[in-house]
Amino acid sequence: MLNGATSFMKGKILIVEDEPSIREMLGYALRKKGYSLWEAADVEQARAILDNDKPDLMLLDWMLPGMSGAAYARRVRQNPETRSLPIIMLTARGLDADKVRGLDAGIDDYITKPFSTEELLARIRAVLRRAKDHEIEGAVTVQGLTLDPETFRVMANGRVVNISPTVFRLLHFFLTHPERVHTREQLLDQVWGQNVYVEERTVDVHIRRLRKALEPHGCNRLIQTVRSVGYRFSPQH
Amino acid sequence: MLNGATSFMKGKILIVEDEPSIREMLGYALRKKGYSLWEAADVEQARAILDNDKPDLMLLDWMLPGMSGAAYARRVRQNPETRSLPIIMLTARGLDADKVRGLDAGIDDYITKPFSTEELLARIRAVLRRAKDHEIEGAVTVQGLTLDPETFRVMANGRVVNISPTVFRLLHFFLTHPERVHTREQLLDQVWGQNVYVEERTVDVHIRRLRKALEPHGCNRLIQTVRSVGYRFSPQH
DNA sequence: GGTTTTTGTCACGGAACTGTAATATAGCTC
DNA sequence: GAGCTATATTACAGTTCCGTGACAAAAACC
Repeated sequence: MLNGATSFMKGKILIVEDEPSIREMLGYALRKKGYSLWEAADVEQARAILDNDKPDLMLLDWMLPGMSGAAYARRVRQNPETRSLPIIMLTARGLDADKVRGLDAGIDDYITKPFSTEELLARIRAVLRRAKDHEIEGAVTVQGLTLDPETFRVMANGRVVNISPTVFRLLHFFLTHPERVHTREQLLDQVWGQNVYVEERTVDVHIRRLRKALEPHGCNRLIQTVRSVGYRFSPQH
Repeated sequence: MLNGATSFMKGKILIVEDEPSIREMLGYALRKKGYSLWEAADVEQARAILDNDKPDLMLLDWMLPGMSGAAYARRVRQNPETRSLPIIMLTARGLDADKVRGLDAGIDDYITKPFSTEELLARIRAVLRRAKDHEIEGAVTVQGLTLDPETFRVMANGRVVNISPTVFRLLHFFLTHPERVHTREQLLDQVWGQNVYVEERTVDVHIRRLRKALEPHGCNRLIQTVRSVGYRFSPQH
């Protein structure tokens, strides 16, 4: 269904590029612009990420060790799960004939290296804007607790709950992944983002902040501690 | 004002393309889908048509004899009469540097030749849908705050509120899209226009101006800040 | 042509948020 | 209950984010 993006972030972008320096450069520029990033050095890693996550856009290098980017694009298109994931291909110069085949594989746009950051950003905006028209994202409600990504509001039994951005994302993740224990590491990956280095104990503190915010409304026991494992969100006891 | 479409037709599309075969092909496909068409082979003809008619969308070839499509797009944007006419640019491959300038000219979308009819239709639908949001309609009233696009006036509890054009458009957008959070980027897109390069923080300043204008009438808390995301217009809280 | 209004940008200060460390409490094993 | 481990809670400093006033350029007005 590919609706990873919530309205509180510009979007999740997956970069598949074997050259670390390019990954790093793009990562820096895009993060600065408010996108959250996933990085993969090859098709294997990209696949692993796509199994667990649904980015809003994939930047795919044409040349990759192992399976080529074009071939992978085709494969992504064939999988119903990822069929509608927009793809921007990063190509080198002088690939005109092959380029066409790449485009036929269903990619949404391509950009030729070397490119300016501005140009890439412009295309990312264009592609995301087009993709956005298909996306619908509704509010989630569990046990009188409602979180609406569109209005960026949390309501408990009709009353507004005020929480900070990070706590909001945390609660959103819990609401959309209930009844399952998440380790601190998993929460950091999912809520904070990949390659963001934060102490695991920090999760505890944000859990605390979330509970505190929910406490006045009697919803705080929805967040449960699973000792020596992590945390779980569960409506029942 | 550009609202030529009547309810029994999908919309009027102006094609500006010097190659007759492409014009013909597009004309056939689009007419079949229920659009009505105007065709122009160059900028001269396009201008003549725009003088007498207001299409809902323009398909503009990048390469045209005489004035280029990109230059013409800019001109169309400058003219108040045609400022809000949506433009989809038809580009050829390998126009990397220039493409960006085309995007900057304020076009709504672009498509690279050769393209499938399906793809073009999808983008036409998307652009028309977005354009519809901008269409000026009757007066809007929320919580004693009335905005009338016809007279370009804002009233709060019966008293006139004086605001500048940009602030007016901002308030109009808020009134017609309440509750939902809008990022600064989205506001720039919707209120200032697409691909208009203005600092995001400029939105803050105009929010400030709007609030200041509403303050004497007690309506300023309708504009809410959502930290690290953007702004929201909401009657409650 | 001069005046007024509008508009985009900047800079400063304050408020809110965040990560970490320090300390307190709870849970488990023996 | 002692001792150990894991989590809860608090405090705080660094950072990010936003509100605000000022200002110059541009546009609109007369």
